[in-house]
Amino acid sequence: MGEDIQGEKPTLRTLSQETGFAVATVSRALAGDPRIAATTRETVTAAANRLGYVPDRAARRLRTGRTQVISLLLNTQHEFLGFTHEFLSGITEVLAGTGYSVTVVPDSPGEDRLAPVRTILRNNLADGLLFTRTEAFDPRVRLLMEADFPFVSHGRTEFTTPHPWVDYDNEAFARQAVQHLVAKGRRRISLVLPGEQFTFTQHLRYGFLSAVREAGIDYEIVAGVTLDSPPPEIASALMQRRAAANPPDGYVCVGEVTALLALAALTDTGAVHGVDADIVAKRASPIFDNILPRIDTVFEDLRATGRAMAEMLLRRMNGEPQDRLNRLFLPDPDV
Amino acid sequence: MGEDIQGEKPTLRTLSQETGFAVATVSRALAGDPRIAATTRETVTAAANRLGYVPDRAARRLRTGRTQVISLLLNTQHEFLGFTHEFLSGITEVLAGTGYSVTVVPDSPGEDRLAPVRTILRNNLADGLLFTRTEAFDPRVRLLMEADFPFVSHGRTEFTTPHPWVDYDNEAFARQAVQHLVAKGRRRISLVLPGEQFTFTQHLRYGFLSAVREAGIDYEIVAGVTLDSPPPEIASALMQRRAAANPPDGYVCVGEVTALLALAALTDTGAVHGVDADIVAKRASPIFDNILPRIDTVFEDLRATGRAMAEMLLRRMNGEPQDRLNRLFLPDPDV
DNA sequence: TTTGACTATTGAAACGTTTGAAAACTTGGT
DNA sequence: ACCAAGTTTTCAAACGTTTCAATAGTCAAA
Repeated sequence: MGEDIQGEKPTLRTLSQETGFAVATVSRALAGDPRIAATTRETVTAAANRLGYVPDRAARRLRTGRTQVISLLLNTQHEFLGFTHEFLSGITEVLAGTGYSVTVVPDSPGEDRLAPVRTILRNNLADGLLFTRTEAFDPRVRLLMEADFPFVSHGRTEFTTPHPWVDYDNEAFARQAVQHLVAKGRRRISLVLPGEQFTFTQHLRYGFLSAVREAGIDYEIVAGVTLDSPPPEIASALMQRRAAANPPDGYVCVGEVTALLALAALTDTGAVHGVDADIVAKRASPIFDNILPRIDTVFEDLRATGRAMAEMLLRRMNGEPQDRLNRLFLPDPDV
Repeated sequence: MGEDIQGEKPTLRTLSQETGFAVATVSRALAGDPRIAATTRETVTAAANRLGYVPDRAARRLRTGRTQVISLLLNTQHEFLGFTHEFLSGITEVLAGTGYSVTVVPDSPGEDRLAPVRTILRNNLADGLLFTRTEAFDPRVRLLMEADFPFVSHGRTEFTTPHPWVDYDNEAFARQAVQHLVAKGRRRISLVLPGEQFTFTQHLRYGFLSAVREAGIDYEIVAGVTLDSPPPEIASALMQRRAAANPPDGYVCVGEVTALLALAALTDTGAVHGVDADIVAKRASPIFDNILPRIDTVFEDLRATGRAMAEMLLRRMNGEPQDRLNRLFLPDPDV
């Protein structure tokens, strides 16, 4: 029967010879073209399964122009601990079995963030794009919308035209964190923000400020450093504030690193966590679960975020209307 | 001149028309074929630059069978904090500009670790493969060697046939960590090992055991849990040992998570780090630098590891002899 | 039977490269 | 002026798909 020739990888021609139908017919049968007779389709798919036929990506890509690739712009500098791992796991989890493969492209915020996007568009390297660390007027979003290229951003923008995004409600997180500290009797709360350019920085600030004002307590947004600053700099900024006359008695931390730094700052100045001050932190890695039992943490599930973004991108590529494609993850309220 | 037609992406045919040479000549000129006259090559490359020609990956792939893709098998379960991020950053850093793109394929140690490799081989999805968490007799290594498919493993195997690998000297790390604790006067040292199947587990054990025996001190390898166990289980195993009559006074930790767990165990049992016990830990993330000033850490540079593996894979794909392609990273001795 | 309207199948071209083999030019020695 | 040997260029096929346009087959109505 010739069905066991091992070395040769089966192509449409193989199936054509095997079944007696023309290559075109075989192709249409496998594609589910309604013009093909049901019996033919069965014969062909049976042969395809028997021989283990799998379409050649290069040939299909050349012919159709579709790459079957989804690109992820990966920040190569600072990360929230576990972010990349969880996020990527979520994405690959969804994309496994869809025929899409995930390629990773470095994205260094210092440099031109548009360059990788331009390359992808110009050289047709992917069918869709995912990225993080979205800015309020992110030039990548603008470019991609102009090109009508499918993408999902992690984080919102302030453009008026809608586009697909997935985000975490950082405003609610900041507000709840403050309220939690206030409930513990804290009266002066400290916050280290990410860089000004990111949209979620504004959300954090707004949630934080409105909650402290509402509670009528003091606050300080640590000056001169951002979450992306080198840890030693953040540490010394925190220490400096602790040495002052009126050190904070509450800390809202957006990542585990800052939480650990704040904890260290407390310890190193003789303050005791839980007594002299409290910390509320957001954590991206589920691993931290039982490590800092003394710190209240809110878990941002980045694996679920990755899954949501990948699913949304698939929907966008299937032509769903853009304005319905977005999702806001709410913070787990059991702080 | 026709050189400014924007919408049309330039192909070899465009260049052919532009320069007056045949498509074949243009192709050869760009490939640096010595048969082509120097003047012709100049004309062609000039035109290519002017028009911003970039070869179509799909067409090249279809014709040559080479994919220009390197696949990374990504463990989707537990990670050493920052591992994935640093490792991937190193890989993409090296591969940027080489024309290779990096695709990420999920690899779940629970499941069949061969399945993704088989798919890649059978469907010709990549030209080379990188993976981590190598086992002593890793079936993936065996399969890839049989298929003569280029790969670099993170971690060694115990096969006799040589193959390219990059590894960290975990034996030396364990030994040095013990010696460091001994120098501090510690007499009973505890260790949590990774799963038995991984090669580096044996290296850690050997380094640890030989050092404690040489120093003539007590030791305990925590039973019932591995580094991949859920943190709460590790925590309770550590606590159990602290409650015993003769708790350890030194801890060798292979990751930050265990270090934090050990620290928590100390604190929670009223022991003081630096007084009642000391901890030496390996850390993968540079972020931890200034966070645990009280714990001695050894930095394993996974970005450099990723770079080394990518470079080695490129060399392997260029046909360098396999037996020279390996690299052992030594622990920074300044603990 | 012929016509028309379907349904099912097929031939052939095209996507953009690379490459073996042939063709067209240059030389320089006679 | 001619031929052989070398240098440079070109032709044409192939990689495996998809899809347009055309052909063959079927069946009911005229």
